[in-house]
Amino acid sequence: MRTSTESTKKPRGRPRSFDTAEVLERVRSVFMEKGFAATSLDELSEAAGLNRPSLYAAFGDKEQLYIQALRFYGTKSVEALDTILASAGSIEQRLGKVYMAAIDLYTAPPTKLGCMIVGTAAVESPTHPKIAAAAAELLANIEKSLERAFAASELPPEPTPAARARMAGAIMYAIAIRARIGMKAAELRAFANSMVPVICR
Amino acid sequence: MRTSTESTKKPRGRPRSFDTAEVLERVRSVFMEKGFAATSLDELSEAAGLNRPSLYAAFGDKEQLYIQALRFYGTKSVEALDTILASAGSIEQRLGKVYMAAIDLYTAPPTKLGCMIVGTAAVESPTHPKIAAAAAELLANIEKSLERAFAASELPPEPTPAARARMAGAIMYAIAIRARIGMKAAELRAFANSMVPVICR
DNA sequence: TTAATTTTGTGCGATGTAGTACATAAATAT
DNA sequence: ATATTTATGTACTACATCGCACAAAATTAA
Repeated sequence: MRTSTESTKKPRGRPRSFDTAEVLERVRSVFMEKGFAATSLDELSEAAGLNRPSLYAAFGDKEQLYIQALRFYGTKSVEALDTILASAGSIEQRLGKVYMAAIDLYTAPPTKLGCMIVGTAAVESPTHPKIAAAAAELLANIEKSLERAFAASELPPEPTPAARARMAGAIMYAIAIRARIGMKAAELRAFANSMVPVICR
Repeated sequence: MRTSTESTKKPRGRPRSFDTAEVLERVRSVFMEKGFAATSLDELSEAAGLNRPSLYAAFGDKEQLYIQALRFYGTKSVEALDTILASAGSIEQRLGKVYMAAIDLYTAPPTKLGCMIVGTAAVESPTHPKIAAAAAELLANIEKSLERAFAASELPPEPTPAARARMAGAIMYAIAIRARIGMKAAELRAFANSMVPVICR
């Protein structure tokens, strides 16, 4: 019997010397600091520990590589979001935990880089439609996750879960922007805490 | 009698063939579409109608030119904001007008470019501290303008005008991000309209 | 009219960058 | 063992870009 599970297949030629997830993680880190346009393939190659031809063979050109790193980041973010929203506590408490986790991430030393989607994908959107599409899809997934949580909560039906999700998302994006521009974590936390009861009214 | 008004002084050498404000406006347009890093001096030079040496002589290097265009844009934006907030009507009505005007600007054809600060300055902030400082200052001015309007309104003292201003600013930044990523103007307007009463509660 | 001053425009050199060709290495299939 | 397949690494080409040098042009001062 022949199953199509990939993990048991032994590929034919020379095995890869790198782990895809780790490369995407390192690449993401460079893209997040400098943005898509300002990052050179030499920098990516050095950070990944692969040389350029290997990067090309494995991930395609710079735009494709960026989109894969973006999706990698976005998918992990939505998973983390789902996890926190599925934990115990009131919806206010869980939304507060989401914001605190996001702020920790956005303001992590040494440099406060905010969120990859808001902070780097948005710039390229007018000139790179594929990046715009990926970014829009990821933001939609984030808001769907929030919407599920609001729908499952005991909050009044108005505003609708979708409206609350848009609002909660907007606050998150604003936090990401302000973090990248340099606002202190304490200020961001105060702002987020003040917004939670407004969203969950 | 010798006044120090600049407008009457006749400069010594060959007169400039361009208007500073117009050059900054054209340069801003290119920067807004492509972002700081992806814009070349050749493109700026062509858009401005000046050649590179003239650009350098008048505005300095690319970063200085960008910051001047950013300040030009930011100052005009705050003025426009003040004008709308000083018009007649309730604070709800005026804030609604602010958002509608912003959305018109952010989604103007042919390409929806959002806001220059949120859409292009934020990316460069980690690598260009001067851009970060200028962006932070401009966002602070926007929120000060909003805060003045809330302070002068008849709204309840809680939340404070400063808190309302942070909230109103956050919604504006989220709109700018979503516009640049491609959200339709109608959806943005619906979102903004739903947020006005929440901010002005 | 001549000198001084500032802007303009052509063009150049040094550097960075993207993408690829080609030879080598490491694994599996037969 | 030998062939086949896939990955790696060096090196190269073509091109874009930045920043500036230098001469020509346009204006005011004397």
